Amino acid sequence: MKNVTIKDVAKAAGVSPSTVSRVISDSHRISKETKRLVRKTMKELGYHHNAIARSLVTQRTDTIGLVMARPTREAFANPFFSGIIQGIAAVTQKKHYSLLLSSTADYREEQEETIKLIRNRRVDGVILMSSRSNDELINQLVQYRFPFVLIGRCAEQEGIPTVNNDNIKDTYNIVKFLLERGYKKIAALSGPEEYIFCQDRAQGYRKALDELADTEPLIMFIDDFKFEEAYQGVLNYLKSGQMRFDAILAFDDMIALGALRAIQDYGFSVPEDIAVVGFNDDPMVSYIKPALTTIRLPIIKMGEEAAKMLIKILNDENYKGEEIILPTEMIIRETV
Amino acid sequence: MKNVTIKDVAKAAGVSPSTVSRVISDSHRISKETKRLVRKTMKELGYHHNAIARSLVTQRTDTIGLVMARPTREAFANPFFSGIIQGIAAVTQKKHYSLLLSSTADYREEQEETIKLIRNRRVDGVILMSSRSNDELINQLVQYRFPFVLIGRCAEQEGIPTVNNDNIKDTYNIVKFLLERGYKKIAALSGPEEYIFCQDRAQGYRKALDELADTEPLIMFIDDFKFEEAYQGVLNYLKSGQMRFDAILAFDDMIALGALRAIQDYGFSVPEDIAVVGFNDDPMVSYIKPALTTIRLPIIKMGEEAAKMLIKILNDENYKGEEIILPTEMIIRETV
DNA sequence: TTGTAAGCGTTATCAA
DNA sequence: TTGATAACGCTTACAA
Repeated sequence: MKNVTIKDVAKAAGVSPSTVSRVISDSHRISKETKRLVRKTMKELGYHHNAIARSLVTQRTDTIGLVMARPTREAFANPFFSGIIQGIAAVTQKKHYSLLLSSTADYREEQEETIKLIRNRRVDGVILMSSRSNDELINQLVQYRFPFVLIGRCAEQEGIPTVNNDNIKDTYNIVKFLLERGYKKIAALSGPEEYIFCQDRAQGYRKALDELADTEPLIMFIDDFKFEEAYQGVLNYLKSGQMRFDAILAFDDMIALGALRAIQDYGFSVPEDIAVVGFNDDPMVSYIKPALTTIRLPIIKMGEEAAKMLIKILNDENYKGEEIILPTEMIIRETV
Repeated sequence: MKNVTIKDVAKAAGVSPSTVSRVISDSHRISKETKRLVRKTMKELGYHHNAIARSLVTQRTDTIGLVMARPTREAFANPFFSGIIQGIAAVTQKKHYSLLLSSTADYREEQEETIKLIRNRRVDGVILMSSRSNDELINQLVQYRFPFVLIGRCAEQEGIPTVNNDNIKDTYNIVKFLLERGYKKIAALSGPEEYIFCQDRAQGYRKALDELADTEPLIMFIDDFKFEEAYQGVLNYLKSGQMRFDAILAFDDMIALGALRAIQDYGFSVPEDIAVVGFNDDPMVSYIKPALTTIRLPIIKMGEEAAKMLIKILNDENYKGEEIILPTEMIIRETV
């Protein structure tokens, strides 16, 4: 199967290549007749345009890149990432863009990969999912004036195109809710502090306690968003008897589940003795028993908005992006 | 920031463009000195190769496409897909390939999108995840001699490059195991019959009952791999009292969970009254109570193998692909 | 070991 | 309304 090119079509139809090209782009200054003829010939010959050749001259790929700065294993274990991809994929599909996926083993690679994608002209813009601060990468992108959108928050700079939820406020609100429900001593269970959303949630937690209660904040950090880590951490904490709490706010569903199990295994019951709250609203957590109370993030929508924003930046000279903050929802189930 | 091209480097280094090109491909018939000079100049000027231009002449994109023939919503709700993507992404990353993701709303589109990806020369090969039979697409790919690998099984043709598990055997084995454990009346809970893996699992189930027991097969079909569907289906079944069973084998974890809950809500206990078994081993199912017994598929590995096979097909003239069948594992937990 | 020149399949500019 | 012709940035014979 040889490739049918625009020249082949031109020759067969007895017109010039540029005419064929114009027919493809449906130029209005071409006669109906010629159009019909050329289209017929294209069909007969089985012509399909070559995206690569077109990109070379138009200087655009109609492709956006998604770079995920986590080891794939970690990245995909958490449904957050599939949700984001789902949202992005739906929009790119609809807007006739392609999606190039790039997951890097670590940090360093994130930067390299992103820059490579850009400099090699494979994509017109990128969506970043680095939840830690990677200021240098952002700086470079800004400096190159390369179109990008960040999912999450950029710690160091203002005015970066982002899609995020208001972690500080959201956490504040759930703590407030717990206090109103009568919980006196609320602990927090956080992932690694280097994640910006962990910092933000911790801040909202502290703020709420500071303003609305008179208890000292108690934040447990664990090394990874894993069930086992959370389980061990919370269990050790309970065993040490060092401090008491009647509610625990986990910064992620998976570790909320670990905490839940630790509490139960220690002999307490949820929510009678200790309440548990998570973050994300992974589909699965509504099916466990007791069903998890959690903050639902509009994950898919975050992906959609990021893709929409990037595509708009790409096509609208005057649009430079914005900071979109999406609302979340408290899903009260059985663990409170 | 203007693009630095090979010509700019050539001019600055005082050599010809082809020399620069040769340095880039590290040709061995170029002097050490020239190489050093050219590399230095590239660095100084900040040269990066243009992948598009290179592709146009080499006729390869070093990109593979992943086409998912499900509505994105459905596709991503099931961790199966993220696992597959994870596996593929890891391999493409390592082998310096790019991954182009394309999720289509339905069937028809799957075919169109795949063909477009190919004819437009955006990718060198594709990985298909259509779990229903889409014979026409396969036929076209074969006819075009276009490199592809199928994850799943092709119902109609032999000799198609695939990665899969042996669903018939795997189901046979778990049914056998249940019978040996003393369960007398084992029901099956299947998704839509159009999915080939459902057909295969049903066949393994029937075969086992036929050879090892003297009970009639009892297969419940539901319209979708959703918790609610399974929940309602099983609950209705139990209420109708039409037929009894002491074990239920679900062809997916999510619907196993639905069945589990239905059984419990009806007032039976698991596994004392009825055993429940799932398929996949979604990370979450080990954390519910009672922890789900399930068949673990090597999902990530399936993605990896598919990517490896495709890349091998792409680079080895003599290799046409094969049918890889990966082993599964029974994970016995608390629901049996 | 290096340079010249053709060509990959398009689109875009300028004439006609 | 159409056709030449020149890019786009690279690789690769073929020469030197």
